[in-house]
Amino acid sequence: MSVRTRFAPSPTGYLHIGGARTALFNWLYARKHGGRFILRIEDTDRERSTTESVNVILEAMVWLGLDYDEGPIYQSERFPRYREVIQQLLDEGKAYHCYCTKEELDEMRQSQMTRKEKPRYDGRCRHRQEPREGVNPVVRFKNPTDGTVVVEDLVRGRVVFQNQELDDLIIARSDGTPTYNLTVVVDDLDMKMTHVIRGDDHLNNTPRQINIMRALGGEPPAYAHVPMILGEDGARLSKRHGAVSVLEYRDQGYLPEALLNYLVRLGWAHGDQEVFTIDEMIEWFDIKDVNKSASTFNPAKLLWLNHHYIMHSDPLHVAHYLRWHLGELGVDPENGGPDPVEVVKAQRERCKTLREMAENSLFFYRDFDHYDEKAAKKNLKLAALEPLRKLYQQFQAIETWQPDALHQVVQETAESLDMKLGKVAQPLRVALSGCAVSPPIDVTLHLLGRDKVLERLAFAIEYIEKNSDSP
RNA sequence: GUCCCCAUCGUCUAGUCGGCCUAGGACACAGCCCUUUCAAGGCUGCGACACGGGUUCGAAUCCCGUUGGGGACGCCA
Repeated sequence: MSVRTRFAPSPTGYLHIGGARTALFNWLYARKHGGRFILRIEDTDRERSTTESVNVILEAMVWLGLDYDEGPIYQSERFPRYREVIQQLLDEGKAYHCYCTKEELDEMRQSQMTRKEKPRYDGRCRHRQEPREGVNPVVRFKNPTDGTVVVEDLVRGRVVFQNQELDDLIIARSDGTPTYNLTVVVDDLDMKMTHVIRGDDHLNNTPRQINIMRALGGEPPAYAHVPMILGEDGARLSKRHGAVSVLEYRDQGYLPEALLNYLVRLGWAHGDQEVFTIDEMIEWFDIKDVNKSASTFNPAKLLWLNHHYIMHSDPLHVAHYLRWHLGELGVDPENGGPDPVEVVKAQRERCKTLREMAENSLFFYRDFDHYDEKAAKKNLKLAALEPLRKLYQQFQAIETWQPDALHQVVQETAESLDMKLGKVAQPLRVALSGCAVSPPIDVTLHLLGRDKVLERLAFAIEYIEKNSDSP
């Protein structure tokens, strides 16, 4: 039987880090086994589901490169099918109408809590014959009252649940719409899923779902419950831990492969290897090797991986993303300035994100409106006047505008003035970039081009002359 | 509270059937080297088997308990 996995988010917000990892694991497993990966949108809760969220999730999937073979399948379009199944269960006596009011249920739970019991529906409507006036009933599944349900989980191992612990869950709301535990079962069966890989938080739902599947005469798929991702305080990862949305990471300048690489190593390892190409992940990933324990999201390591990918990927590839970020900052490299590929080569060691690279490379594409205060104070002072003037002349005269030759000019200028190289290069750097940090000075000169260099040097010389009170 | 799950450096983890573990790697952190800025790079250091009982010639690895953490207990998914 060929492998079929799915990612089934509910569109009530963005695609978050945890969801992305679940999607990745499902995707990897399907790809590894030559199976199919299905995207299903669980939008049965029409109150909370939005098309906006659907779009954001789809956008994130595309950005991550997690392509799906089927879908997106919308549960909201399958209501007739769910209704049919609910009716079938009703007809077969495997489900029943419940007329309990919310107040009644609240009261029941309250008293169970005070008796230190697990709050659960006591099945009081199981044998009700007559409808109750003025109450639209929900439909409840008649869960077995004794025996056990065994989940042979691919990551947890064998987990046994007592049916006594389970109650008769609602499978249709009073307005007739189906609930999660019903739709997920119907779909996993209808769509012939072979492996359900999902978050740990669903482990407790699994025995209920298996019971419904059996009532429907279906065979449950293999389950794999992957551990949760926690925030640095040990609580479940959420917004208050900082960025949790996949698209937020895109916007902050992360490469999708870096995020994927980080995520695959959360709860899974292949010896001591830290960096994986997608092909390596597909080759070595196995759901059976996933850890049981929850892991803490570590932004610093993600950042390191991102930087690693920026430094070691093909500059052409990285430049593609840099262009996007430059665009976000209102710069179109097509309108002049250095080729972004060259900027990547010049900047990659010192920029951990593409956003940072774009910001720190802005001076190549447009004039800055002021110097960094500290940098100017330290470097653009009287002592820099002579070297800068001399450099101006040299740059005017030089024939080949290439890094080697430019480096030589700076070097010789320093020597001729009997100054250390830094004393010449650093003021020059501030004059050109506006701040104290830039790529090596020869590379910066080369990328900026002679015209801009002369223009900014002239401006800096003038600036020093005007502010020459300080020694 | 009840049920379920989990437990190796601060973090992610390696740890094949218990002996090769005086517990390895990576991130972070500290120091040194390199250096025209910032980086990158190189080297060194810091640092863990939660605790208590067993089983065994021998346990991070198996069993039990304790403690700690997480999850579930919705007409949410």
